[in-house]
This record gives sequence, C-alpha cells and structure tokens, in this order.
Amino acid sequence: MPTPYDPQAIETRWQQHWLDHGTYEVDNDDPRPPYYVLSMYPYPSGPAHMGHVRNYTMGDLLVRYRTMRGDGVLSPIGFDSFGLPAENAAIQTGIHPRTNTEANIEKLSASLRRIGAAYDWRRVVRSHDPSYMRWTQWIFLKFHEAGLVYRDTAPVNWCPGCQTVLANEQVLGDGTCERSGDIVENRDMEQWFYRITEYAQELLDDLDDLEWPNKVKVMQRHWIGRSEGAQFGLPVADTDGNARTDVEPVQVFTTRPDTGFGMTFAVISPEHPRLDELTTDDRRADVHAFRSALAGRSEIDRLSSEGGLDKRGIATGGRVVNPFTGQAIPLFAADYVLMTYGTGAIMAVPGQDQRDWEFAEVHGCEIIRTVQPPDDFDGQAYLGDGPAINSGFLNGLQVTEAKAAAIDWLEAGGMGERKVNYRLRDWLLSRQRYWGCPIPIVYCDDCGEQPVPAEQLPVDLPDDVEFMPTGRSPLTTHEGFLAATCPKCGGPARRETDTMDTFVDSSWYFLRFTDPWNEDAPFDPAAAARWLAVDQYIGGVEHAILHLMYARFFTKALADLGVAPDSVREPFARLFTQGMIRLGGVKMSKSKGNLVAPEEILDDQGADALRLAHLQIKPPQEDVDWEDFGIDGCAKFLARVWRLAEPGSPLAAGARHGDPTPADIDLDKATHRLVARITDEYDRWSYNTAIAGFMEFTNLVYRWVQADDGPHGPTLDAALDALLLTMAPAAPHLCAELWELRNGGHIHEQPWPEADPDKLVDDTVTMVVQVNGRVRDRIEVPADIDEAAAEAAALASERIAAHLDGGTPKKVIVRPPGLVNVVV
RNA sequence: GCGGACGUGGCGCAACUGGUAGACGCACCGGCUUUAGGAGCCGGCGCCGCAAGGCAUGGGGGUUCGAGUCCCCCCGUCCGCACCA
Repeated sequence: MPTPYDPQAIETRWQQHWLDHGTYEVDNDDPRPPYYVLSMYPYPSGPAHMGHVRNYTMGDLLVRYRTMRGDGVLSPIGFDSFGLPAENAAIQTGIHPRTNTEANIEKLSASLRRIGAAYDWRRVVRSHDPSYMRWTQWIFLKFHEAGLVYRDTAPVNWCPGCQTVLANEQVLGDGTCERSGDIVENRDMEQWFYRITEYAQELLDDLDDLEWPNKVKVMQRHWIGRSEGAQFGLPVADTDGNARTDVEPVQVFTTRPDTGFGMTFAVISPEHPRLDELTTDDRRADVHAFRSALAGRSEIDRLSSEGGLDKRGIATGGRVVNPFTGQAIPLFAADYVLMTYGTGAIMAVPGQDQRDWEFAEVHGCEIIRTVQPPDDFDGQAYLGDGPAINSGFLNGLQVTEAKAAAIDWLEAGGMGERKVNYRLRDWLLSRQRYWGCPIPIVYCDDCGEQPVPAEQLPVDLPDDVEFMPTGRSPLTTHEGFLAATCPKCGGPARRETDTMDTFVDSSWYFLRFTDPWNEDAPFDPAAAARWLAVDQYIGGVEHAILHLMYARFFTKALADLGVAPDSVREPFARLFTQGMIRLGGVKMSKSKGNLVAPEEILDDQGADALRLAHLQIKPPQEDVDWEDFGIDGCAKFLARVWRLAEPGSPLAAGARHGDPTPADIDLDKATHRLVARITDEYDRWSYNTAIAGFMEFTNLVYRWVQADDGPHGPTLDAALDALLLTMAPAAPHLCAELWELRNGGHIHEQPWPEADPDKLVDDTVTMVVQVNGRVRDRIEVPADIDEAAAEAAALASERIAAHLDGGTPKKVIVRPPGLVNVVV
C-alpha cells in the first residue's frame, strides 16, 4: 500500500539515528584518509535563521558526500559565544550573558540538528568555556613572551554606543560602528596589540598558494598594502634656507623617489611629534588652532572630509631642504597626512601627484614636471611613464630606472634607503567589556606588568556582577576580580580588566577542534598535523579580511612558537564563500530585523525540501533573494521521488524481468550519466545544476515507467539506487528512509556509486548540420562516424540541399560526430 | 577615483574547454484521471508569423566556417577599497 511522504516522521527518526549511532563522529586514529570540512562557527543569537541554513546546508552536503567517497571526515561545530550583543542584552534585561548565551547555544544546536546537519557533537567548542578560555589566554601569554604582544598608547576608535574601542576594520567607511551604527570618536588610550605586521610579508606571499576565491585574495593583498619605495630625510632649513646639521632631518616615505627634483613642498601630519618644533613662532597660534580643530575627529571622518584643500592644510612657517635640489621648500601640516602610515610626513610633488597639484595651486607652491608627459597629454599631474626631465642626474631615465638611480644616490649620500612599507597595522585586541576572554595580566606597583602564570589559568570571569548602563565594564569595580597577587614578588597586584576582541577566539578554534579534550595543551601538534590545513572552509564573504587574516596570523605564529606543527603555516587550504540572503532587497540579518525563521517551513515541507530549495535556487556563491525561493517545488519533487521509490509503489507494479528492451538500455545509460554528472557537479560546487539533474532524471524515469512496456525491474532498481545514493548528501533524510525500506542498511554508510565508462557513450549521436552557421538539419549518425562519412551524410540531406539551392558548397567544416557546417 | 564580479524568456537561472541558446524550477495555458486537499499524471510555453521563415543572450563594432562564450568601445547593476604618500 502506498503511504504518503511524511517528512516530519522521517526527519526526526534519522536525526535521532545519527546522534545515537555517532554516525559523523570521527576519531584521530580513524583509518580512512582525513578530510576536514569546516563551516565558520556561528555567533549564538538564538535559533538558526535562513542565513545559517544556507551556510550549514552547503557544509553538510560536502561532509556527507566526502564520507560516502570514503574519507574520514572531521566535521566539527562550535559557538563564537563571547561578544557584545549578549552583554548589551544583559544591561537591558538583567539576565547574565552566560545564561542567555548558553540558552541560545541550545536553541541553535537544536536548529542545526533539525536541518539535518551532521557533526561530531563530542568536539563542540565554545569560546566562553573556561576550558577554551584557558588556552586562549595561554596563547596570549606565549605571544607575550615572544614579543608578539605589546601595550601602547594609541589613538583609538571609540564607539560611544558600544562603550569600547574598535579595530579599524570594525569602523565602516562612513565613520560609523559596524555594530551599533554610532559615529566613532578618536581617543588616546592604553591598549593591547598583537604584532601582526611582523607577518605582513608572509601573509602576502602565502596567499599565492591558497585555493581561495580570487576576490578574497585581492582584498587581502590590498589590505596588507605593500608598497616599495624609499625613506629619506629632509634636513630642516635655517632662516637663510641652508640645511641645519644640529637637528635631525624630517623623515619621509615615498614610492616615487624618481620625482624628488619636483618636490616643491612637504607636508607633515598634525599629530607629528615634531610639529611644534618645526613651526615658527608667528604661525604657532594658527597651527595649534588647526590641530585642535581636528582633535576628537576620527581618522575615517577626516579622510572622508570633503573640505577644500585650502581648509585642510596650513603653513607651519618652517622650511625643509629638498636634498635633490638643495633648495629650501615650505613645510605644511595637513589632515590627510596620517601619523599611522609611513613616517607621518611626505614629500609633495605636484607635477606627478594630482592632490599635490591641487594643494600647490591653492597654497601658491611651484609646480615642476619631472616626468615628460606625452605630446597629447592635457591633464594636470602626470602619473604615467616617461623620461625624467628637470631632474639633474636622472634626466632621460624612464620611471623604473630613475627610481633605482634615485635610491642608489640617496643611499650613497647616507640620506636614506630603500624601504618597503605596509598598510597593514597591528591588531588592537583589547576591549573594555565584560563578556570576553580576560587578558591574563596583573599590574604590581613594584614589578609592573606581569603575566599570570600558566598554572593559574584560566583567569575566569566572576559571575556575581551587575550590568549597569554606566559604560564601564563591571570588571573595573569588582573587588574580587581586581585583587591579585604579583607572581614575581608575591605582593598585592591589580588585575587587567580589559578582555579580548572576539576575533581572538575565532583565530584558533579550528585548531582546538582537532583535539578539544586536551587538558595539557591547546591541542596536540600531531592532531593538528593530521587534520590541518582545513580542506574546505565555508563561510560568508564578510569575513574575507578580518577573521581570515587574523586566523592566518595566529596559525603562522603558533607554528613559529612550536605550539603548532611547522607543516601547518596556513589554516584553510580551500575557501568557499557562499552568498547572503536578501529580503526586500536588503541583507537578511538580526540587526535589520528581517529574519525569516525556518521553523514553519521545517514543520510543513520539511528539512530536505528547505535544503533542496537553498541548493537549487542559484550558484552557491551568489546572493539570493528570499522572494525567489521555491520551497513548494522542491517539496513536490521529493514527494514525487517518494511515490516512485517507496516499496509497493503502483508505478513499479508489474515490473518486467528478463531481457531489457532498447528503452531499458537507454534508461540504464541515463543512470550512469547521472552518476558521472552529479559527481562532477558536487566536486565543482555546482549544486544548483545537480538538483536540476535529479529532477531531470526523475522525470525521465517517470516517463519510462509509464510507457507501454512498463518498467524493467532490475533497471528500475539500479536507477533508483543511483538516484538515492547521489541525492543522499543533498536530501539526507528522504534518501536514508527510502534506502532502508528498499535495501536495508544505512545509505550514508554506502560507498559512492561509480559510473561505468562504457555506458557513458552512445552508439549514435544527433549530428547538427548547419548552412552558413545556422542549424538546418539534425541527423542521427553512428558515434564513430569519420569525417568523410559525416560530410556525405550532411550533403545527402534534403533540407540541406534545399538551403543550398543548387549552389556548390564553398567549404565544409566537419567536426565528427556532432557537427557539419556547410559554407556557401 | 581604483580594483573585482556581472548583464540570457514573465521570473530564478542552464549552456564546464567557441560548435543544437533557454536545461531544471516557478508562473501561465491545455488535456487526462468524476479530482473539493496548496492533489496527481501527460503535454505546451523566447519574440514576430497561418506557415515557410525571420529575429533574439544590455548596446555598438571586430576576429572566426561558427560567438552568450574571445577582443575593442559604450551603457547599466552589484560588491570591495577609498585622499596610503
């Protein structure tokens, strides 16, 4: 008797089965070839939303597919459980972030199980877990010991809404906080930094070997921002315009040392420590006023200001000497010169730099071209290549040679040197918040800053705190937390109250997954060596820069410190960035308040239908509009498969046995083509066309089954087995159920099917015959037809003859067996 | 401004290396099953045309026997970086 497709019953049963049997648990000594699939661990904000479903469906498909291919797949899940939202919620509701977060983790875990995502749940890692925090702190201390951590006063991005500092990367282009949307201010504060710039070159070089989307690599390269040039000194001029030897020259960095003869003024940053010294008395009041006006404005705000260059720069009255010409030139201060990039001072060459050109015009500076523009050039500053002019010993050299010659000259004269500069800055990791991993440092009046001894880790967060909207972390007033003992002298000490940026937690969780039970080390190097690099990392493109850069830095540093094996210098060998989901044209997110919860769909059409809809709609790397989803179509398709494949299906009634008919043989070939096609499409992440393949094949089987001859039993069984096996990674529950009913056993433990190459080729093919490139006829020909026979067959066609209209072919292009093109 | 991706029916999209444009799904239309549940099965469906045929992959040019695919110019959409010396 046919039974209706009941996704609820099937899905609940199999999800329980996978948990009970530990189907996707894998041990570190598993004999199968290791394969590590990782979807970025989520921030637990509550039950899963559609973005999660999309992300974790992609990952799950790969986990199940690789498992059937025979790999021992490591498929862990964890939770990025520290962070601002939980603490902000605590201030509003009074509920402790831990309570709230752990409840959310439960909800999210349940959601993930309900969409059928398969994980090794024994390996769960939670950022806020003391057993994880302990090692986050331990790594901090390791880095501290190695000089990769330092403390410094720095102008920082302060978000008044979040009441904490932000990394540069967390400030959006319009000067607002990526999280709260508040306008970010500039403040000087004592902060902790990771010395990521130490790895700038390696981070840049190693990108080449990664199988990552090119887009992401380009973004990282730009972020690192390597530029080659020269750094040299501009001597300070005395009132007569001569170089003073009693004061240090002002250092500048340039990528265009070849244009030095065109330097007609110089500009320093308003924050430059020598600004005051270089300003003349008569200009001091104006310069101070100028600098004060900038105070408190964030760097981003300054950089995006649209004021005219007259307002943005001011003469200091001081002069410096252009070492190329020996001439004294005026020194300006301008807001667009950043203290945090290069040396905080620049040489200005209006002839070859458009902004310098405009600045020179406004402030009445001389403009001298030092590169000959082409005759038809009618612009202002000329940035292209050409011979040097007005440049003394450089005259006649092209830009590249002139650069080298200029640097050689600077070095020979002891004035400067070749220099590589990076845009990348050190990672500001401290946050003035409670719900994060405490920085394991204490301050002793006598011994100063002291690391907490490893055996005292973790420095735990106290639970008995009150969350008040004061803007201050409760840690700063918690006596029990603050009171510490100096590990060096044993005297009283005060504990650091800053906690770490949550990007620290996510910079090594993929390593912890390899050995999450370890109590003696963050992970066993052998376990890391076995699983890393992650074979396939999956996540949103929004993490293209920050998270991925930080994780790469951590991996390299841990390898250098001997914590990770030296073979592991990159965390993620392959990266896939899947598209986001939009609703009403905007990104679906909690902050936008336009989340679609999957519950209703899971209750109604089921997880398999929802998964299929996510896979089918578009190529996985592209953004999708929720409005375009076709859940009903997918549910309909699954029910169609069910009716066809369930034991006792009326569609299979009266199946023939004995010799297969030609139609049976054709269907068998289609079965093998399906297997070959799906294998290829899974490997290429072409999931949308794979789903189309299942539908196409199912339609084919339906027509064949309902034809006059009826189905041939063995052919039908083989067809349905292949369909279920290949579809199992995409629709795991339905396929598991049907497989068990039909064959017994567990489909996800079956080997991946293989196509018989002999059955992938047909005896005959449809040959297209064109006249002048337009299709005029189609002829069935043997697949092994030769050129002469193909041409003859084409010319024998009546329709072709009609189109030739008595004329003789000028030329015949033959591409057997598929195509003949007759040119007249 | 710089860098990148992309533009194909009413809609989401397919066509991996230049070789049958529009697979698959949605929507729509028709038929069957006497079917009252958002059902099932079969078929149609780029545009113009009764047809033969013609026209079609943002627009314009080019290479080629043959271009959605390659090259040049233009238009448009989206994303990233934006005064980086």
